[in-house]
Amino acid sequence: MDNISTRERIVSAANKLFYREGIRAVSVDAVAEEAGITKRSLYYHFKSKDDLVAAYLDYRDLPNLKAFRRWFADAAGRLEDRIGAIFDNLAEAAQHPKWKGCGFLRTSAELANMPGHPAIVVGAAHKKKIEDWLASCISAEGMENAEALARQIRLLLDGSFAVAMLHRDPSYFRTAGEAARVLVRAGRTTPATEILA
Amino acid sequence: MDNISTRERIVSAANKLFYREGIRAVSVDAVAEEAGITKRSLYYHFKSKDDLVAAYLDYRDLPNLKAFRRWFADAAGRLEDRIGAIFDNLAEAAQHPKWKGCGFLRTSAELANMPGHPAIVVGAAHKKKIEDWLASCISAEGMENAEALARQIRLLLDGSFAVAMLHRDPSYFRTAGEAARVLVRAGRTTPATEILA
DNA sequence: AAAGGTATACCGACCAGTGAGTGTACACAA
DNA sequence: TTGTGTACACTCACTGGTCGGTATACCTTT
Repeated sequence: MDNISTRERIVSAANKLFYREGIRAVSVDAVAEEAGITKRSLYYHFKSKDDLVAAYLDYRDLPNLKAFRRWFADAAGRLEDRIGAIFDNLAEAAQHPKWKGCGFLRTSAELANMPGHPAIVVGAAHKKKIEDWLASCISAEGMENAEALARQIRLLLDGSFAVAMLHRDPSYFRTAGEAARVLVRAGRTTPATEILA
Repeated sequence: MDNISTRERIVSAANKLFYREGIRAVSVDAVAEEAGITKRSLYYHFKSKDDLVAAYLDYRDLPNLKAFRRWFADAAGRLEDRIGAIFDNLAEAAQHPKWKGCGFLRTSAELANMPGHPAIVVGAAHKKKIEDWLASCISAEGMENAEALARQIRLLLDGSFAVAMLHRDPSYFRTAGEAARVLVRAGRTTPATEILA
C-alpha cells in the first residue's frame, strides 16, 4: 500500500500550485518541491503528470459539492431563493484574493486539445454531479421540468465562473443568481414542454 | 513599414495553432514553422510571445462579432427568437470537428494567473463588446432593462461555451438558447427593478 | 547618374534554462 | 530477505529569446 500521508501531501501541493498557476505553467519539479519531496518520489506515487492532474481535480470534487449543498441547505425561502443563495455565496468566495475561478473549468479549457485526458474525465463527472444534484433539489420541490431547469441553472453557474474570472468581477455571480431566480419562477408557471426545445 | 502579408501569415498560423492546442502547448518555434519563416523573423514582427498571443485574439475579434451580428440580423421573429438564433447557430458551429470552444475564454482560463496579460485585456474587451452589442439590440426593441438582460444572456452564452466544450456536447447551446428566450420574455412582462438585484 | 547611407525584412546558429521522465542506490519495515 | 518509499544524479528534447549577419529597397547628396 501507499504511504497515504505522502500521497496526500503531494496532491495538496498540486492543488495549491495547479489551481493558482494552471496546469502547464507548473512543473512536476515545482509540485515535488512544494510537497517537500524529490521528483523521483512523486513519480513513485503517480505514474505521470496527467495522473497527478486528475488527482488534483478529484481532490477538489467532494469539498466543492459539499459547499454547494451547505449553501443550499442553509438558505431560507423558496426554491429560487435557495438556489440564488448559491450564487450569492459564490460571489462572496470570489472576492478572496486567491480566488482564480473554477479549477475544473480552467483545467478543461487548458487541456481542450486532449479530449480523453483523465483530468477532463474527472472534471466532466464533477460538473455532471452538480447538475444532477441541482435536478434532485428542484424535483424535490415537486417541479416536473427539473432536468431542463437544472441544466439552465448549471449553465448560469459555469457562465458566471468564466465571466467573473475573466473580468475579475464577482458581481456577475449575482447577476447570474437573478437570472436563475427568474428561470425557476418561470419554470413553475410554465408547462415543461414550453421550456424544453 | 512592416511587410503586412508576413505579419498576417504569422498571426494566421498563431490562430490555427493556439486555438487548436492552447497557448502554452504551442511554442514560438512551432508558430514560426507553420508560418514558413524562422523564429528570428517572427521576433522581428512581435516583441514577445505574449504580444503574439494578444494578436491572436485580436485576429478573432472582428470575425466573431460579425458572425453574431449576422446570425441575429438574418433571424426572423420576435427578439427572443432572434437571440435564440444565435445559440442555434453556435450549436451548429460547435458540431464542426475542429471546434474547440471559445478561444477568448480558453485563453483567459489558461492565463488566469497573469491578470494584466495583454491577451486577457483583448479578451475582456471582446466580451464586453458582445455584451454591449446585445444590450443595444435589446434596447432597440424598446425594453428598458437592456443592460441587465444583456448581461444575463451573455452569461448563458459564455456558460454554454464552457459546458459544451467540456462535455463535447453542442446541445447545451440549445438549452442555453431556451433559457435566454425565457429571460427575454420575463424581462418584457416584469419591471426592470424586479430583474435587477 | 553614381555613391553612400539608412531602414526594412529576413535567416542560421546559438544560449541558458527548464520540461517530463528514469536508472540506480540506499534505508527501513515486515 | 523481500518489498516499500525515498533520494541523487542523470537524459535529452525543447523553451523563449538573442547574436551577428545579409539582401533588398529607397533616399539623399554630390
